[in-house]
Amino acid sequence: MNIYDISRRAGVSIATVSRVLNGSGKVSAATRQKILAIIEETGYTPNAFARGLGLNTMHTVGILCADSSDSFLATAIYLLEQGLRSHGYDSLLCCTGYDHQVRQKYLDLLISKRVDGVILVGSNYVEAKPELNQYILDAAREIPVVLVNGYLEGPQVYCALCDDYEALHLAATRFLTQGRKRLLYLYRSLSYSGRRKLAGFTDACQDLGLSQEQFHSACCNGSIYETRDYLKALWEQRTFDAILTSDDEMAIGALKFARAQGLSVPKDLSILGYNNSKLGLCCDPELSTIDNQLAFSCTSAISLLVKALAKELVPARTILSAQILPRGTTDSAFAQAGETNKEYAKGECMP
Amino acid sequence: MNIYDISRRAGVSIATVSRVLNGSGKVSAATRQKILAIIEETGYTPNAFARGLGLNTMHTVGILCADSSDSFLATAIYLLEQGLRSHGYDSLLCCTGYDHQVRQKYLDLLISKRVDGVILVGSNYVEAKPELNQYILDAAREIPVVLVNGYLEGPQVYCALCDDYEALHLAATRFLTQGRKRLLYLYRSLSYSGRRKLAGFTDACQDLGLSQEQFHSACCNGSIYETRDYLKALWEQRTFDAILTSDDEMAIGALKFARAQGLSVPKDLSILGYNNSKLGLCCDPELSTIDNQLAFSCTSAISLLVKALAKELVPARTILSAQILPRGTTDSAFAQAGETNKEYAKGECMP
DNA sequence: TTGTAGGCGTTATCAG
DNA sequence: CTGATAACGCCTACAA
Repeated sequence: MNIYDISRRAGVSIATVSRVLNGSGKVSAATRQKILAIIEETGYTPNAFARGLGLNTMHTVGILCADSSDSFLATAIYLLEQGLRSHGYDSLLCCTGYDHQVRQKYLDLLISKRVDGVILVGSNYVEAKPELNQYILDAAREIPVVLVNGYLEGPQVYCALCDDYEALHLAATRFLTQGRKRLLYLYRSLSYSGRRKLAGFTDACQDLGLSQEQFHSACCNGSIYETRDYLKALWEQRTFDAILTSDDEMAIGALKFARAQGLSVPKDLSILGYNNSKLGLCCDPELSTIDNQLAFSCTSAISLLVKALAKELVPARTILSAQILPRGTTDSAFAQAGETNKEYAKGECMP
Repeated sequence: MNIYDISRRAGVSIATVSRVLNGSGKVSAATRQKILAIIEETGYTPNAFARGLGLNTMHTVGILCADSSDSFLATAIYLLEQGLRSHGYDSLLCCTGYDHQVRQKYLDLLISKRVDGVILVGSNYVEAKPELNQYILDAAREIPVVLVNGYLEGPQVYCALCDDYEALHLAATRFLTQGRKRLLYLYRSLSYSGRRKLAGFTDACQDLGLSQEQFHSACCNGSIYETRDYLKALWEQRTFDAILTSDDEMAIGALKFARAQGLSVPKDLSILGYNNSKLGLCCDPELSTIDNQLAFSCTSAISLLVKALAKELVPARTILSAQILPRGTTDSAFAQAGETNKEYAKGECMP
C-alpha cells in the first residue's frame, strides 16, 4: 500500500495525495475529503524511510548516556524523551558505558544513522584532556550536539548544566561556618564536572583559611558497598565530621559506613549527596543532597537543540544554580543557613 | 558524498561499490582495495534512509515502557538496549505513561516509523479486559511484539516473564509456615501480573486453611510516602506482622511506616518487596525482596525477538521462576526456609 | 486546483 | 568479475 495505490483509488495524482498528507498547497475540500476517506479506510501510512530519504531527516535525536539504569541518568532520559517527543522527535537510545573508544564508535554510528542531533547526558562525557573530546567536536561539525551536565566549547556544541563549582563551594562553606571542622569530599572521577566540584570544595576550604591538612578529598571509584568499605579503611587514618560526595549513591555508601561504624548521623557525621535522586529518599535518615536541577537542564537542552535544528540563533550554554536540599543527614544548623539562598536559576535561556 | 561519487573516483560502477560495502558478490581484491581506500579517505558513509528504503528496514526496535525513570524499568531498558545493539539493532525509546489511549497512539506511531519489532516492558501493558489489549494484537499483525513481564496470547506475540503467581504463593506460604499470622499484601494495580500475584497470595493463605478474615490485601496506588500514609491509616483498623508488596518502592514505604510507628523490623513486622531493584539496597535494614530475574527476562525477550525477525520458529513464551532474596527486613527463619528452593529457571528457551 | 516528472541514495537483478 | 538499470516510495518544482 503506497501513495500510488491511494491516488489510483481516489482518481487523482500522487501529488494531490501528498498535499493532503502534508497539509501543503491548496486542495479542494471535495478531493481532500475523498482522499482522507480512502486513507482512513485502507489504513495507509506513508513510508517513513522514503520520506526520510526525500527530506533527509526522520526527526530522530540520539541520546547517549553511560548507563541508563543509573537512577540519575534514567530520570534524565525520561525527561528528554518526553520533551523531544512533544517536539515531534523520536529518541534513539544508546548506552555507551565509560570507555572512550566505545563512545566514539557509537557517536559515529548514530551520525551514520542520520539522526538530526545528539544529546550526551552526564558530566563524564567531557574529559580532562582536550584531545579526548575531539570526537565530540567532530560530531558537532555534522549535527548539533547538546551536553547535559557537561561543558565543552565549540561550534554547534550546546550545553545545559548546573554550576557544580558554586554548589560545592556553597555546601563546604556552609558546613565550615556551621561548626564542622573535618571535611571530606569523596568523588568518583575527574571529568570536567568532577574537577569543577573538587575545585569548589577546595577553594571553599582555602577561602576560609584552612590549610591543606585540615580538609581532605579522595577518589573512590565506587558503588554503595565499595564506598562504605573505602571509608572504613580511610577512617583508620583520619576521621571526619562531614562527608560531601559527588553523587547520591556514594552518599548512601557513606551512610552505611556510619551505621557500621556506630556513628550517629548527622550528630557525629554529616553526609551530603549530589543529584537529588530517588535513592536518597529510601534511606533513613533521608539523604541531604544537592539538587542540580535536572529537569531544568533537560528542558533547556531540548530547547537549545530544537532551536538549533530550526537554524535559530541560540546561546551556547545554559547554566543553572544548584540548590542545597537539607534532609535528615545534615543537622538543623546546616539547614537553616540556607534560608538566604533563594536565587534560583541564573541561566540566560530559561524554558 | 554518495555512492556515485565513490564509484566515479574509483572508476567503477555503483554496483561494485555497493558490493564491497555489503560484502556481497565477488569483487577482485584489487578493485576492493581501491574502493575501500577511497571510502576511508573520503569518510563516506552510506545513507541510512536510502538503505532503509531499499531493504525496508533500518534495524530498529521500539521499546515501550510506562516511565523509564522507574528504577526497575530503567534497568530493563538498559539491558534491552545493550542486548539489541549486540544484535545490530537500534533502540527507539518511547515512554507511554499509563494511559491506554496514549499507549495505543504511540504503538501505532512506532509502527508507522517502520520499526522491525517492539518490546513492551512492564506488566501493566496487559489489561484485565481483553478488548483493551486488542491494540497489541493489532500491532502484532504487522511486526513481532514481545512483552517483558506480561502475558498475552496471540500470533506473533512473544512473552518473557516471571511466574508471579508462584512467587507470591511461595513467599506467603513461607511467612505462614514460619510463624507469621497476620499477612497483608499491598499492590498497586490489577494488571495481568497484578492479578497473578494477588491470586498467588490469596491461594497460599487459603491453601493453609486461613479464612477470609485471617489475611488481607489492599490496593494502594502509591509512592513511598503515599504507601506509608496509607498503612498508617490502615493500622488503626487492623494490624499485621508481615507485609508483602507488589514492588520495592511500596516496600520502602512500608519500612518508613514501620519506623514512624515505632515497629521493629523484622521482629514486629516483616517486609518483603518485589523486583530486586536498587532502591532496596539503600534502606536500612536492606530490603528482602523477590527477584524476578529481570536480566534473564530481557535476554529471553531479545532472543525471542531476534529469532522471530529471522523468521525462525520460536516458542511463544519463556517463563522464569522468581527467587526470594532474604535480606534485612525478614527474620532468619524466613531466610533459612528457602534453602530447599534451588530450582532456578523453568523456561523452555534459556539464553 | 491538479498533474507530470525528476530526484533522493541504495540494493538487486540481469546481462555481459 | 563488472556494469547498466529498474525498483523502493515520497516530495516538490514546474506546467497546465
